Amino acid sequence: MRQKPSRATIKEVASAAGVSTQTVSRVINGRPDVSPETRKRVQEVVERLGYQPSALARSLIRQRSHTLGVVTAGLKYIGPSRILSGITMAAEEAGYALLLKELPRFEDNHIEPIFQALISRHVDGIIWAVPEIGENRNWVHQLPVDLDIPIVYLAMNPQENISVVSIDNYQGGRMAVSHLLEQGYRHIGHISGPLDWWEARQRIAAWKDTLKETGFEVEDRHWVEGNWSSSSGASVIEKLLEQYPEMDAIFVANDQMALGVMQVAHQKGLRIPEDIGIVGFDNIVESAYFLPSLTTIQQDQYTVSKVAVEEIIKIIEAGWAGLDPIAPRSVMLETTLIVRNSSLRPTT
Amino acid sequence: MRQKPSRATIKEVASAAGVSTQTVSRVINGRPDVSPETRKRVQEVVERLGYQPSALARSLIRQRSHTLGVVTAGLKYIGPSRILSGITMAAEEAGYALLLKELPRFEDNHIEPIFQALISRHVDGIIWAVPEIGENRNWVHQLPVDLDIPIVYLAMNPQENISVVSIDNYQGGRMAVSHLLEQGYRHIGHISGPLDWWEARQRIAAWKDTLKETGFEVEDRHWVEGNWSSSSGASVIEKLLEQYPEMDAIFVANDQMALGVMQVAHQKGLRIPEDIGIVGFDNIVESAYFLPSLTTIQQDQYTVSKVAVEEIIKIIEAGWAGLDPIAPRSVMLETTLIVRNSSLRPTT
DNA sequence: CTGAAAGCGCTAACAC
DNA sequence: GTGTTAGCGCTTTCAG
Repeated sequence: MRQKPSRATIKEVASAAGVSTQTVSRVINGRPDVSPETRKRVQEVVERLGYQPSALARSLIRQRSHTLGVVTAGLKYIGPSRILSGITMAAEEAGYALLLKELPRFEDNHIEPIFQALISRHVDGIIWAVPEIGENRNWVHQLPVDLDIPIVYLAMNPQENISVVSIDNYQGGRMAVSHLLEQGYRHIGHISGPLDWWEARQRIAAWKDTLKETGFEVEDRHWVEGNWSSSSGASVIEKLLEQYPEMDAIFVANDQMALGVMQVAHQKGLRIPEDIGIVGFDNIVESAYFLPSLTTIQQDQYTVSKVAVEEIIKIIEAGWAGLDPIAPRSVMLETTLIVRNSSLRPTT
Repeated sequence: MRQKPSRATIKEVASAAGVSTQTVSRVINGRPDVSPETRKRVQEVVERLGYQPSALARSLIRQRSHTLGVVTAGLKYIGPSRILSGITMAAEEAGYALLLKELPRFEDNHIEPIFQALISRHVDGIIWAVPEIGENRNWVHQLPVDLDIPIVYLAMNPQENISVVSIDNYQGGRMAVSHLLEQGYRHIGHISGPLDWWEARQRIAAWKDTLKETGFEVEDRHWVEGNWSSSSGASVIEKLLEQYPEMDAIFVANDQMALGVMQVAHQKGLRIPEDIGIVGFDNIVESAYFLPSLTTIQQDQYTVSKVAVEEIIKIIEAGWAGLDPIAPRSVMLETTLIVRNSSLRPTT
């Protein structure tokens, strides 16, 4: 027992208005070649019946769905969800719908079913918003060549022949360390994110390079690896303080770990920024309310998302218009230094 | 110049296998009435061509898309994105795709285009995951009756004839206040969320009721209204301390405001939990690393999402199977008290 | 067991 | 200007 169809069809509108479906089609698509009276009559029927054309049927015939596939992971973390939010806003504005897939784990490499699900629903393009971790990009150049649907990748190392949009983590890291140096700190340690993350590797590289270029030695005992969480920050800082006792400042690879660090510092009676300066990364909302407020590197995820959506739509619509295909390119976006109290070394 | 179709069609598979499209259809749908040899031959061709049936075409003919519409708002905040994450996991498990819409603002009442977009794409059901705020639910009972597509609402006040899944904020609030009372605090203030939020009203009602039932007076000067942010917590606590000087504990309506409160308390030299006990709400990840760690009420957004997805699928599939329609019902989920240091009053 | 015909809701191409 | 025919990719009758 199937319930009655929820929506009016073009056929019903046509017969109610006493015209052919073709004419209805012309009216709802705003084509010029309909007489004003007919148009009016049809529009009234459309209104009265609450007729809504089926995007599905249109997608089938036009071979174009006006839908983007978005693949994400770790939505329960603030970074990925901010990115996603930026994507929804930009897609809405561009008139595209979004089909969402979330990988169960960041490092998930079981991507075929994801692509299949997206492709079987005829998405016009895919935004791969999963950060590059470990081997989770190995497949990028092994995608079937006949998969001629554009993909834009977020948060990964730029590569030939693919489209990438990323925050410039290296530039951000350099800013963080330079700022600490300018404040007069001379023994700057680092707490990195998990080093299988590309972003974490960029940040630690920036720390190393900046120190070396300024003439400082960088030893292995000067840094430790965390896992992005506050708790890891709290536990690894203990080790770092022990193995690098002369340390007077730390560049911490994200704000959450910095929070853990600050907790331990308080417990140990270390004053921030007097005894130890701290700079984080991300500029999460709470960081302005840490004790003391945290100096950090702001990455603007909204811009990343906006650029990614605009990029993929440009590629899609160029293909559709039969223009020359847009060449894949990488876009790196700059970060901003937000100076707060945790790094303002009192001038002695 | 249209590029060649990216995917093989059933027709191509059929002619390559030397059978009718019908037979291919039977094979890919696992129907029994195909001879083993034919089946094998078809499967090989399917494999070789990488054939993937079009979910779009299927949706059209079956009048069933296996797609859920999800409407959310404020994805950049942690609550909504955790909810969404739970929905993606549950939907994936159930074999449903997700079409995502994010309202630009929580209080957005411009919902027609949202429904139109989802309906035109033939979603089988809608999960309305926007919290109830101000007038943003006025339309619930005015939806066109012929919109016979199931909707499950999250985070709203239970109402007749609609399906709702919510955390029991009232029960959570009662637990928070009872805990403070048990700890021996006797002058318990409250910092509420914005009172146009249903969830905030539930929490403040729980605070009032619990105190009154225990025989305490509740005066207007005993509470102030925040806006969920750490900064608002920091600013309203000043006012509250002034107008309620004998206050020895606070139930703060979320963890982020509690963070702001703690910052100010430190500055004023108030010891937590000795001079003032604090209980938050939400159990955000960071709250375990506040100084001191924050006692709070945990709401399990994953369960909410899971229940909501299961509920809507039950409704959808009952309708599809021609069973009696499932009656709309409300589900309220209990919270858990997480005791940490901010509320552990030293026994004198 | 298999195929032919019809059609889901819509639009492109052509007639009139 | 408007209607007719055909068909997007698939599945559901119904013959055989």
